[in-house]
Amino acid sequence: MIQSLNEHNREDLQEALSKGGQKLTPQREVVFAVLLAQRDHPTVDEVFNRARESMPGLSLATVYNCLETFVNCGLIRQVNHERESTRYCPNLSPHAHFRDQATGRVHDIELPPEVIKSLRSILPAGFDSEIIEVSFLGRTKAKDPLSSN
Amino acid sequence: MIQSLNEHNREDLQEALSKGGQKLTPQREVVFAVLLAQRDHPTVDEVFNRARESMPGLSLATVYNCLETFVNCGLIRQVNHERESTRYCPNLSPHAHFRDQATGRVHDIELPPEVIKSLRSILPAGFDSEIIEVSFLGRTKAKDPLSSN
DNA sequence: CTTGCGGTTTAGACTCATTCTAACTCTTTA
DNA sequence: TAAAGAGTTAGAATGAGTCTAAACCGCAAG
Repeated sequence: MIQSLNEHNREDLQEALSKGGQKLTPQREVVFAVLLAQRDHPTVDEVFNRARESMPGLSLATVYNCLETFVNCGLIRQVNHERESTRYCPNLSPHAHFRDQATGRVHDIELPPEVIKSLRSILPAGFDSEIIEVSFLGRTKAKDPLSSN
Repeated sequence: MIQSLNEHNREDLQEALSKGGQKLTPQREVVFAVLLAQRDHPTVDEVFNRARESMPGLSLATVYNCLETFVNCGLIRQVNHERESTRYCPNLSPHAHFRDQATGRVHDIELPPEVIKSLRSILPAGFDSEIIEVSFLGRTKAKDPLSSN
């Protein structure tokens, strides 16, 4: 239930943070560990509650700060759906999101390069975009709700 | 600056509303006219301010109500970017949105059927989606910021 | 040591888009 | 004319997120 970072992940975190001029702190470690442990696109509140299991004094403001820092360092991505609470995911490979209307759960859908290319191709001349967001809204018939990726 | 619906648009509105079991009211007419007059993806507040020019007593709550009604009747679409205020657009053809990072302006980008098909094709078996949202974040070099479509 | 400094964390106040509530109005039906 | 029902209204309430100011911490200079 409560977990800490393994050596490998701690080093990744350490490196990404220092590239962004930020330090590795106990709070950041715990928050990052929470994100890696359960990749179900948690909200800030969910991260906060999970993280407090291993660090009871942690404050909500710090969770907001940590997550913002991670986003700035390119460690995680924000996921928004309409105006619901922002969710976070540590999956950095190019992917779309599928939101299950029945459960609210978010699944990652791999975005192959050729699909990205075809999306880029619809932009008129003079439009330059680095960030493309694709999200599906629908239902899933999957029997086992295993991974939330 | 202030405008009302022409016969054709009033009929469209009338019909869509009654299909959804809703009535045509003066407030709804004004709000809809505002959306058609300037297709720049206004926020609720912007719609509110524009609409009050022709109907000073109009309340913000009513603007929220009208826009929700229009969305439910399929007359307009909501456009969200991260957690910024919701914007609205009366363009119902399949299109993506391009948000200019410099100006915050939102442009519609036509989504050809084959691109939609290629997007649909990346969904694993068991995933069914009717609604696909595509948004680009970037910059535009356009000299004349004419239409905001 | 111990002092000072910059970055980090903290609690709580604050903001602001949106939603809710309850009263009021208007139109239609009885 | 009354009753019912939809729509509108102002203002209160909500809630995610941001801001602020104080406390904290690790570390380098004295």
